[in-house]
Amino acid sequence: MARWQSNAAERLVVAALDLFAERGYENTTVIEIAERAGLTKSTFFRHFPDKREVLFGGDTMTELLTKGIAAAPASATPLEAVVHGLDTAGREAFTPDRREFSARRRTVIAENPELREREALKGLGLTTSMIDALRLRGVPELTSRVAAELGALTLAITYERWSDAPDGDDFSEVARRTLSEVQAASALC
Amino acid sequence: MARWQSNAAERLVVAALDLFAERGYENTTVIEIAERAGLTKSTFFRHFPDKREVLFGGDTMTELLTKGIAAAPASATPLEAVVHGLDTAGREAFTPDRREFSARRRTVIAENPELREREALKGLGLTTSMIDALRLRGVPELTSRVAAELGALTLAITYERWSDAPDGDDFSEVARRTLSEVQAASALC
DNA sequence: CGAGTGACGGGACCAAGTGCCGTAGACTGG
DNA sequence: CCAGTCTACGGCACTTGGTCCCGTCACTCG
Repeated sequence: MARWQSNAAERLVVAALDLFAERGYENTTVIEIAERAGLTKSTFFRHFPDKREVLFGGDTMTELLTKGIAAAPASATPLEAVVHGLDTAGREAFTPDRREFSARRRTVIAENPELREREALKGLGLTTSMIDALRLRGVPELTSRVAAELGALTLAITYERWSDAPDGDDFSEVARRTLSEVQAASALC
Repeated sequence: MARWQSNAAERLVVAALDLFAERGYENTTVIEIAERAGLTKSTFFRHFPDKREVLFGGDTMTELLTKGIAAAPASATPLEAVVHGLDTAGREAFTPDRREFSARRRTVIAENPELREREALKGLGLTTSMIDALRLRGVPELTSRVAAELGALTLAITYERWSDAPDGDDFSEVARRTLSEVQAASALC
C-alpha cells in the first residue's frame, strides 16, 4: 500500500464540509481542516489555491456545459442548445449519489458571505463560458449574453430544486421543466 | 479648521485607485494606500471592512434602484419598472463628472480576479434587491427573477457603454437603448 | 473650565497564503 | 539488487489582510 492514502483532496473536501457545517466557515481554520484529514496546512494549499476553493473544486462543469452546447443540433435555438448543455452536465456531474453532498454544500455556502462571493464568481465564469459556446454556434453577441444569463438562472434554480428534493427526479428532467418555466416567465416581462 | 481634513474615505479611494492603476491591486499594500492618503492602516479599516471594498463603497445604488422600481407607475410591466429604476439611479449616481473615475475603476477591476469576485457579489446583491422590489409590486416570483436578471444584464452593459464613451449620452439614455436591445434579443432565444 | 466625544495613531495578535527546503516511500533502469 | 529520480508530503519562516484594544488630541457643550 502507498505511504499516502492518495485520497488527499477528497479527504480534505469532506473534512472541510463537516467542519463548516459544525462550527461555521469562519470559525474553522485551514490547519483544523488539514488535521482532520490527517494532513497539514502545506498539503491543503498544494491541493487548493485558497480556503474557499475546497468547496468549488469540480471545475469540469464548465467543460461539460460547453461540450453540450457545441454538440446540440445546428437547428437548435440558443436556449435549446443551453438545455442540451445542462442535460449533458446533469448526466455527468449531478448523479443521485452526489445529491446529499450538494445539499449540505449549498446550506454551508448560503450561510457565509465569503463563500457566496466565490459562488458568484463561479457563476460568472459559467456564464461567460456559455456565451463563448453560443457565439461559436454563430449566435450574435447580445443574443448570446441574454441566452447565457437565462441559462445561468435556469441552472441555479435547477440546482436548488434538485438538491432540495428528498427523492426527486434526476437533474436533466428538473432542468427541462425549469427552463420552460423561465421561458414562459420571460415572455411576461 | 479641523485637525483632520475630514475627506478620509474619499482620499483613501483615490489613493487606492491610483496605486492599483500604477502597480496593480495585488502589488499594493493597505499600508501603502493609507500612507498615500496621509493616514494609517487602522483608519483604512475603520472606513472600509476590507481592502476590496474601497472600490465598492457607494452602496446607494441598491436604494436608488429599489426606490425607482417602487416609484414606477402601477401599470408598468416588470421591465418598464426596472428601466424606471435604472433611470433614477442614473440621475443620482452616474453623473458625467464621475464617468472618468468609473472608467479607470472598471479597468482596474477587470484586471484582478479578487476584484471581479467582489463585483460579482455586488451584482448578486443588486439582483436580489430588484427581485424584492418587483415582488413588492405584485410580480410573481419567477417573473421577478427573470426580469431582475435581465435588468442586471442591462445595467452591466449600460455601465460598460457609458463609462467607455469618450463624450457620450447620459446614463439614462444609454440604459433605455440597451434595455430595448436586450428585450429584442430575448425574443430570439 | 472640565468632562465627554469622535476621528485617528499605534501596536499586539491571529489566520490566510507563499516559498523554500528536507524527507521518505515509490518507481525506473541497469 | 542497487542507485538515482520522482512525488507527495511535512515543517518552517515570512508577508499581508484583518481584528482588537488602548492611547491621544482637538473640539464641543454645559
